[in-house]
Amino acid sequence: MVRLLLADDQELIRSALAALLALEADFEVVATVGRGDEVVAAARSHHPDVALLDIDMPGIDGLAAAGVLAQEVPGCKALILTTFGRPGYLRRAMESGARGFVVKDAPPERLADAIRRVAAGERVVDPALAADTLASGASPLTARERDVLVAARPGATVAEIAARLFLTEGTVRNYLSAAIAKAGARNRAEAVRRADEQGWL
Amino acid sequence: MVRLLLADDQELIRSALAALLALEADFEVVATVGRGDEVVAAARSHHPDVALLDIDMPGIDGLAAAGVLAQEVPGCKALILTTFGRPGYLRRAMESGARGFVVKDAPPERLADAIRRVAAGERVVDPALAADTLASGASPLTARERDVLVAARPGATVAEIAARLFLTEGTVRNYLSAAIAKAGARNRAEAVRRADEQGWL
DNA sequence: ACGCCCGTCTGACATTTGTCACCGTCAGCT
DNA sequence: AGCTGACGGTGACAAATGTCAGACGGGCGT
Repeated sequence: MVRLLLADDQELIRSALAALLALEADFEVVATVGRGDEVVAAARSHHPDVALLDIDMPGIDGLAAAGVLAQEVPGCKALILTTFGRPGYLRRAMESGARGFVVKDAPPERLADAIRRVAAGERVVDPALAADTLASGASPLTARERDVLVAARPGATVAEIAARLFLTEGTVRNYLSAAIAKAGARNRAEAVRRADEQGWL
Repeated sequence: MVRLLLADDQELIRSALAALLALEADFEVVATVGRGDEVVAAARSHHPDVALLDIDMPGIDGLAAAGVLAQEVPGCKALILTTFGRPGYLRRAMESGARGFVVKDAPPERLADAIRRVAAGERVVDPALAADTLASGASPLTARERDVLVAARPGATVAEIAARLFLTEGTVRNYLSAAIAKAGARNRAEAVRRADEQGWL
């Protein structure tokens, strides 16, 4: 019997996944949470074998939760379950100690299979996504370039970014320029989009 | 017994929702599809009472599918089920003939309740979202302004937008300027984000 | 200890973008 | 007929954005 923890911010999806997984005779959902920062506490009290973590969650995201989980509750293996199969996400997931990575448009048997493998100690990733990730390499952005892109994301002006990061406008422009070049884009908006799609932010 | 059609592009979510709804004794899932342009055909062959439609789908989106469904298969009532409760989405949903609107972070009982009400001929919307929608009013953008914003979305330059829409650069700048003003933004990127959040695009 | 690369930071310069005033056409409304 | 508003366009100007050369300091190899 595999004991499961479900973490997803959308209550309907959480319940629906619980219903789906309950159809498998060897699965038991022992806890469900809607925030990343509730994962560890729930894992401590209910002793799940596998934690199914969505990435998009309030509090801390699923990738960060996987990292904390690996440190604090090593008996519980993290399996990332997400909408977007972005190379950077998979990379960060594996680096932070997750044991598997499944995208939400996979067929349900694949999820069940992944859970059983992870519970048995294996690591599980979509081969196609793994290939993409290896091919695309790690993020080429420096820490500062990443900061500036993140701050630019909502459509902020250079002055606003500079104020938020305590930098000169000239410096901000320079980082943006570097980030634009590295993303292969021709302006700020495209750079933000590209970096986001790669999971670099 | 309420006969249901499920349309969502993510297979795992589709299966999970089917499992969840199957728990209710008076529901029967008679068909599931992963593309908007398969909805009508499935509705014709399986005669569902209610069609649960996600908005984000390949082919045509759920809102357009609801419109076609209302025309072609009037016996099947459309219920929009989506991640984002954007005012413009709700407005378009109701205008295109959908009978209900539920967001994906609602509790599962609310979905079941909504389905039963829609099946019974009622209209169902989240009161808070309905208030937002009425307060925000319809989109202030003209058709052309909307086109230009959509073309600008991926981070295109003025020249690229002009080429795609067969317009002069000056004209594109004029429309962008007007759209920026109407969105209450201070640059293109922010205008795109704002308009997107409102469901104007 | 020495150069060397890399990341951080900055100001100067060219280009792009956003704003404004204005012209003409067309369709719908009164 | 006259008015209004959407559409397409031009030209000019100010402001924001993107590019470049370069300064400074920390780590790394030899």
